[in-house]
Amino acid sequence: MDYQVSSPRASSPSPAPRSQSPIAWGDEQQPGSPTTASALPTIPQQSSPEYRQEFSRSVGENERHPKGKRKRTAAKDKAILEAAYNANPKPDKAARLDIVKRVSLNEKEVQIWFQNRRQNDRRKSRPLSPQELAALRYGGMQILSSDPAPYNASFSSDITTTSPVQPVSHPEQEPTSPAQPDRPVSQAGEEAEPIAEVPREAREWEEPQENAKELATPKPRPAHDQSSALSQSFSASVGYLSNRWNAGNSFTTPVNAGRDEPFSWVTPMMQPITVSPNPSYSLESFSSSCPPAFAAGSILPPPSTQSSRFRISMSLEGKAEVVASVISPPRPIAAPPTPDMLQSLRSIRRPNLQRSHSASPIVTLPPISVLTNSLTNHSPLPPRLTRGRSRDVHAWQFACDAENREDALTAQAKNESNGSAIAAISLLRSTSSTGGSPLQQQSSSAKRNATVSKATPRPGMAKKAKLGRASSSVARMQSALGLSEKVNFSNQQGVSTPSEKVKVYAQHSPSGHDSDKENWSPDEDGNPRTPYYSHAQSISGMSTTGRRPLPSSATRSEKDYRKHPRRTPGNNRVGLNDRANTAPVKGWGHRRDKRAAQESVLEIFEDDEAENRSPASSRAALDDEVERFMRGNVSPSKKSDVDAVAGLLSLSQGNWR
DNA sequence: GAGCTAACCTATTCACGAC
DNA sequence: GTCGTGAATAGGTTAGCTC
Repeated sequence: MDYQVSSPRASSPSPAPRSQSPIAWGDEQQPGSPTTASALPTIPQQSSPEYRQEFSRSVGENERHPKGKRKRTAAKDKAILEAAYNANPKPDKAARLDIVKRVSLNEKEVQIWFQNRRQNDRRKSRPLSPQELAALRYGGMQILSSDPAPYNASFSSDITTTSPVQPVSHPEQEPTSPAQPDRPVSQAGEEAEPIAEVPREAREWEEPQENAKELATPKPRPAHDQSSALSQSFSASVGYLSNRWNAGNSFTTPVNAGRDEPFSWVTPMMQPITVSPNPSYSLESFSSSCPPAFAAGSILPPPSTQSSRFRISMSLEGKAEVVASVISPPRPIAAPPTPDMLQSLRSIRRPNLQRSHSASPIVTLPPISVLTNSLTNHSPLPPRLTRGRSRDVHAWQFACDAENREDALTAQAKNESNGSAIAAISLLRSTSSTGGSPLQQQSSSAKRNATVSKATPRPGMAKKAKLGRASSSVARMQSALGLSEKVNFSNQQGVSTPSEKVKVYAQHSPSGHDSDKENWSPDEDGNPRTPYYSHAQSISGMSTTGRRPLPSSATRSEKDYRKHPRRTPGNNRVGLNDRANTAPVKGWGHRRDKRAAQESVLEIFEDDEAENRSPASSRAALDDEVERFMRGNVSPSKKSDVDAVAGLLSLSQGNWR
C-alpha cells in the first residue's frame, strides 16, 4: 500500500537521478505505474505556492515522484488534517482511515503527518533550555537564545514595564488556521483582558482534559469549545507566563506589595517593573507560581499554617537572605458568576471537589486563583482542573531537574517555608544518602537544545543521552526513594506504616519530587486531601491520599483501549502514563517483568522506628526524631546532615552574612 | 518467555519554499 | 545562499497477543 522507498540516507547521500528513483508515489491509486521524472509535468514557474502545491498534488498522486522529491500536503488536505488533529491529535486506525478517505493521502502518510504534527507541537512547547535560563538569569530579561522561547504578549497587559525590554512576540506560532478552533488566538481586540497567543506548552496542559472529554463524548468537539478555548487561553497563558517570567527574572517579590495597588521593583538589570493591580493577575500570580527552580530569589508563600515566620530567600547574586514571612492576604474573591454560568456549573460540578491547592512550592504551578478567576469570569465551564500533567517530557523534566535549580539553601528554604523541618531534614538525608538528587536528570534534549544534553551524556547511554523517561517517577521511586521520601511520604500520608515494609503501589510518592504536585490538595494540616480523581484508589486500593492519576495517563490508556481493542482496561496500570512512564528502569529486566513490577507493589524497607505506629505516635516519633536530630544526637552518618541543618538554621537566625 | 504487531516517541535528515 | 518548515526515516520503547 505504501510507496516502496529505501532510505535516502541509506541508499545514497546524494540525490539520485530522477529517472532512477525507486519511489512510487501514490502507487496505491495507480499501482505499478512506472513513470519517470521525465514524464512528470512541469510545474509552472509563475504560479502561487498554493497553485504549485495543488499542481504537485494533482500530479503527484498518480505519478512516481523522483527520489528526494517530497510531495507537500495540499492546502485542502492540510486543512482537513488540521481539523482532524484539533479534534483528535491521536486518531486511531478507524479515524485515520476516515481521514484517509477525505484526503488524498494514504494511511501511512496520514499517520506520519499526525506524528510530525505532534512532534511539532511538542517542539514548540518545549521549555527553555538551561542555557537559555542561565542567560536569562544572568542577563536580565534579555533573551539570548538563538531560538527564543516566547514571551506571552499578555504579559504586557498586566505588567507595565518601563524598561526598554518589550515582550517578545511568539515567532513560532503557525498562522492561525480556520480549522484550528482551539488554537489560541489573541482576544485582545475582544476582551478586556488581552489574551495573546498561547504557546503549545500551555495547550499541552489542556490536552489530557481534551482527551478526557473525547472519552466521555467521543465527538470531535464539544459545543463549548470556543469559550473553553478562551478560558484555556487565559489560564494557560498565565501559567506559561509565570514560568517564563520567573525564568527570566530572579528577583524577590516584594512581600509587602499589596494587591490593590501597583507596586514596583527593580529587575536584576535595574529595570523598574510595575505591576498593575489586576485582581485576576495579581502579585500572587507571580509569587505563588514563582518556583525556586526558576527564580531562586523567590520563595513561595508557605502553604502550611505551621510555617515559620522567616523564610530564607536567595537573592539573584546567590546571597542568602532571611525574609520575614508575611501572611498572605486572602485571595481575591472572584467576580460572581452569572446565573448562566452558575447553571452550567451546577449541572456539571461534582460535589466535594476541591480545587487543588499547590501542596508543594517546588513545582511551578499556574496560579489557581487565576485559573479559577479565569474560569469564573470568562467561561461557563465548570471549574475543572484544567492543569493536568503535561505530557511534554521536557517541561516536567526540567521542572523536576533539581540539578538545574536546587541547592541547599533553596531546598532548605522551600522546606522551611513549608513549615516542615522534617522535610528539610529528609531532603538533606536524601541527598546525602543517595549521593545526589534522584531527580538529577538530563535536561531537555529537544532538537534545538540537543547540544545541551549531549554535552553530558549519562553513563550507560552509549549512543546518546535520552530523555527523562529514563528517570521516570517510577524509576526514581525505585532507585532513589530513600528515607527522606519515606519520611515525607508518611508525613504527608498522615499515617504511619504498620509494617516494616511500606507498600507503595504504583502511585508515586507525593513528595517524590514529582512535578505534578499540583494534583495534591492539602488540607489545613498539610495533609493531602482526597485527590480529584479517585480512580486510582478505587482500583489499587490505595489510601485516599494517593496521588490522583494523571489525566493523561487514564486518557492514554483508555485511548489505547480504543485503539487496541485487545488491550483491556484490566491490565491498565494505575496512575502510570503509558508513555510518560515508559522509562527503562534500572534493575528491571524484561518488559513483562517491568510491567509486573509496576503492577505489583513496591517494597520499601522502613526504619525500625517507623514500625507499628499509630498516626499520633508516628508524629510523635517524628518529632522525637527531629528533636534528637536537632540536638545532634544522631548517628555519625547523619552528622553531616546535622551540620547542614545547623548551618541553615544559623542562617535563618541572622547569621547569613 | 520469545516473537510478533501496532502504536507511540525522539532524533534526525533532507527537500522544498520563502527571503 | 540561508533558513525555516514539513515530510520522511531510523531507532527505541511500550502493550497486547499468540505460541
